[in-house]
Amino acid sequence: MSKAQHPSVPLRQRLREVGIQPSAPRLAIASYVWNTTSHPTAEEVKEEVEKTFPTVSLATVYNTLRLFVEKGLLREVQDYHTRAIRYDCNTKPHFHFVDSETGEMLDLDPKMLRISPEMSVLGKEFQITEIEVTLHGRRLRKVKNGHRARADSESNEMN
Amino acid sequence: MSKAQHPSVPLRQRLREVGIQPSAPRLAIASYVWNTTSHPTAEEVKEEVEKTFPTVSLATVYNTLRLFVEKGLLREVQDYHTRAIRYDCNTKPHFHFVDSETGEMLDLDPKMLRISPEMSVLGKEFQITEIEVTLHGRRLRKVKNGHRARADSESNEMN
DNA sequence: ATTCTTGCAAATGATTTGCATGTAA
DNA sequence: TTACATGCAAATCATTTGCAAGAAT
Repeated sequence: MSKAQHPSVPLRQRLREVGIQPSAPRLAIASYVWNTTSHPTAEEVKEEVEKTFPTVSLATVYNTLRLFVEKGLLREVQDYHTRAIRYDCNTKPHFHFVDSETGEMLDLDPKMLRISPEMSVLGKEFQITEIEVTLHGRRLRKVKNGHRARADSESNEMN
Repeated sequence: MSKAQHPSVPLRQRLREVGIQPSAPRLAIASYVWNTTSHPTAEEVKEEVEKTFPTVSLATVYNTLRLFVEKGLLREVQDYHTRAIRYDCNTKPHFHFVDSETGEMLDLDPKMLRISPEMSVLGKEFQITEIEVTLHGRRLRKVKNGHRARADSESNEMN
């Protein structure tokens, strides 16, 4: 499982840069969110942060995540199945793939999809500020020849 | 935008075809939903249906709409801003445009967007069953007052 | 008579808010 | 000391469910 992108760039500084006081609970939340590719829900963030910070409240987690979103550090994504908000630390343009079986959400490299709005038509009628794309389906698990297939989807290959 | 596909095919029959008893409240709901392009929420459906059917309850509206979705007559779309479910009578493949100012959701002809998954890569890893695309932005050329299409074209018999 | 349908109210699940208290600048 | 941060409980919002009563078959 790939770890922190910037162990060198302190979270403290990233928060300060956008005017957020780097309190201990906030750092704990930030640290988890920026080190996972799993698009966690607030509930999931709480469960994880609780391990090192047992007193953290769900309200604080929600409020903190919302604050991060407002400051542009995080993005919200709707979980279509549970109707919950998921938080995405990847703020670069990208698309999503949702596994219909597990509900898992993966990032897709934008190069995997070529989207060309027919600007001759669309551009006259609409000014587009964001393109949101989610593919749904099943992840095919390749079985290397001769190896027993473990269905344990533990590896996030993206990032 | 295109209206109900089959003004000639009575709603009664469409419901019966999928095994739904065409009761009066259900016909009223169906009649509204299939004659608007506004992607209404359950609350909006209720407000409209109430006009001709004052006793209808919100629960029945929700349950009926869910039933229609289960039978494949309707599609659910998430309203990103209000977090509510919107109902889309257009079951053919298409994309959506959401006006950031008004929150209005419009159907986009699939021809307005060219999407080409890089199947050489994607197809090995993912089996895609659905492509969900929503563009966000502003509508430049406003058409007439596009609040709600008249839902009264219920020439389809009721009662 | 048995099986659906409906409306109401209560339950649920996700998220937000009010408030009293604690902490930091 | 004045402003923020936190936890708790209560409030909200959208949606679902339990149930009793009525209608359809």
